[in-house]
Amino acid sequence: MSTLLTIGEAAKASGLSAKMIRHYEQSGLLAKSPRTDAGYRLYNNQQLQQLGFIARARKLGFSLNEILSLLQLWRDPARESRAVKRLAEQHLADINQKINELQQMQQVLQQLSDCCSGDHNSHCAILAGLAPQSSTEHNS
Amino acid sequence: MSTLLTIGEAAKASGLSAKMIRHYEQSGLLAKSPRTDAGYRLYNNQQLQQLGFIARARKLGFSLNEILSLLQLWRDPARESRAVKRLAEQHLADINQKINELQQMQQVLQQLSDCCSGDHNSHCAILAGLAPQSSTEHNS
DNA sequence: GCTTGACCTTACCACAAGGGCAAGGTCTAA
DNA sequence: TTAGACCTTGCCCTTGTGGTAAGGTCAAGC
Repeated sequence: MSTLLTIGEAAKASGLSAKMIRHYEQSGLLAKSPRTDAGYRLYNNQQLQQLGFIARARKLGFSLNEILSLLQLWRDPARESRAVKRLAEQHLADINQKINELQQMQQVLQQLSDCCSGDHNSHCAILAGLAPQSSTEHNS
Repeated sequence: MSTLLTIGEAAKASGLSAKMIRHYEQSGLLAKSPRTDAGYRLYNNQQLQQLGFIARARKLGFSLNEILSLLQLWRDPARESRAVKRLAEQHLADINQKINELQQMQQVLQQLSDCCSGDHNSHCAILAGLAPQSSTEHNS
């Protein structure tokens, strides 16, 4: 029933790298794989699903720590969706904060860039904006 | 004329930490400070300006490498504002890309979160969205 | 003069989330 | 049998900081 894949095949199937899969195993996200006699890791369908879960959660920006919690909730039949939602909303808040910070940077930087002639002249509004009290050239 | 500050005072004045200042010096962003006989670093007005420059550039998200380039341009009287603008626009593009990625995450995650009841029930739209082909409970 | 506390010094370890490389074992196909 | 593709572990690299240890220094108070 459940086909067994080596780590490279599992990586291709999940969109992760073999290195990442080993890293997740070592970090405790994944249970240790069964091995062949030669020591090769083998992955069955269930573990592939977990890899897919991790890959999708990473794409949503969850940290490995958060994913550990998500996986534990996922595996727990007695979970309450409240706990999952709390995690997701915390992460959403983090994302929104980062977006805001980036937008602040973007706004200031765009403004400076717009004021910079961008030619052969040495005067530059961007440098002037980074330098305090117009001490770009001479500080006596 | 130029007051000399110890690293702790320079840190307070610039909003950086003493640790960061040493790190910037070691990374080649800042010239090595003059020292007292006891080996304490001393900062004059000009160096304080450079610290301020770095602090502002960090707030705009420039990497230390980019700041190195910006500082070199700043110090170079023969610079062309074109070069500065190129750097800034590249950084702006990076910022905009990050914003887009975060907004993608935000959108998907918000959607999942909206569909999650967030109560005592174990069914959770977020987990269902992370798990593939609805194999949350049973995989036969 | 001595102690105390706040400061400074260097040097090393840690984080996240991997990438890269080396040295070696294994498997498959020709 | 051998080549090539795969696997194994282990260690160092990244970025930008924080922490901590072990020690030197300085100013103030007693």
